[in-house]
Amino acid sequence: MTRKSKSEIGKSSLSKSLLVWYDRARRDLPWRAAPGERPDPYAVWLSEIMLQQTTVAAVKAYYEKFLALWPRVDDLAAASLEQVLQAWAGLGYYSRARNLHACAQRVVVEHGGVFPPRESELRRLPGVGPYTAGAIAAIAFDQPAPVVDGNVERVVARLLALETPLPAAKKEIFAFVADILPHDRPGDFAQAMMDLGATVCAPRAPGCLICPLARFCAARGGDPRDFPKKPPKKARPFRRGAAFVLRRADGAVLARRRPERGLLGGMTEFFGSDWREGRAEDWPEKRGRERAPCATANWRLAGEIDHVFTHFALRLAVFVAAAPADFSAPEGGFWLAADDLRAAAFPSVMRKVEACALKAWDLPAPAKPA
DNA sequence: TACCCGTGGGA
DNA sequence: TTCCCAAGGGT
Repeated sequence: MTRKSKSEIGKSSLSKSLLVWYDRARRDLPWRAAPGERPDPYAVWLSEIMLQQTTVAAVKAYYEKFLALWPRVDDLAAASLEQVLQAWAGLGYYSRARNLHACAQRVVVEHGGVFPPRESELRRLPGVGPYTAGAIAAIAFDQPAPVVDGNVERVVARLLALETPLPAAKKEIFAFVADILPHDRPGDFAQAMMDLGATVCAPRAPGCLICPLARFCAARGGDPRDFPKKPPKKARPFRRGAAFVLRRADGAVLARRRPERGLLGGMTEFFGSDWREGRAEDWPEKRGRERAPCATANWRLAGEIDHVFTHFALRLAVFVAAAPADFSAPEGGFWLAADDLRAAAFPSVMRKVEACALKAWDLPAPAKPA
């Protein structure tokens, strides 16, 4: 029998304590297989993409919708990008949807519709970075891959009382996880670390009294909330703009599609001015009516909407008008029929514009999309 | 490395 | 109200 060093015993004990806790306290999630069962790699991949920088609560409904619309990766690959963007609308970070679609097609064409089990191959797929590749390899294929997300970063930073701030500390965190990884249950270990971070080792209110790793934790001597160390955040700039909702007598509204790349890439929007930096008090009248898609319409101000993006805040003046009878959609524009409004690929900011316009016309707000 | 890229909920 | 941030990836 080989002799183990003290630190090896400690690490083994840590992993065991974590898995014992997980077997008792694991979260029941729609994409999670029953204990002892291997989940569908497609389902794991789909959930992991959706969960990137997104809360479990926000993902659940979208996950169920996607799985109902496209039960297998072949189905998703056969769908149009437009359909996928429509289904993704409201979830944010739309490059994920474009990469999701491209990835499904790659899996079908280059891998025969079967997800590759190796982390190195998963990593080459669009939208699959270091975290997601490890997560799929570990959870769907039980490969001993280190899985480091925001939860794990926080848990490990506290366990080690890491003074190195993120993101510089990532290498050290990754090495630690790789070191304590139990090779018999790598999938459960990855999910256990994330569950612990989400439910016990929480950012603001860590539950140290019920934590299965408390006796291993270096941050317990002080305030665990001091970890991980993070760089100061930058101020969020403010931008101003105008949006124009032109409505035909039959209820159709004028819309256009945003460029494939960049902010809200590929999504549907109303016509509008550019969004320029300015003060909240500045009235965008000069960039308002004169930028309208139809000069002869009788535009009136319906109100303003506020929206916050990752790196700037936006206030849009919403102008509405009835389309003149002789007006046809300008280059790049199209009429969105009233019956198609609910399923359109409007991002949340455009849903706010729509709601503002409907209210101005005294029309009922649309029901929540299915 | 630093920046871009959404959204909604909780404290 | 304001701030924080949640299973990150691409460039």
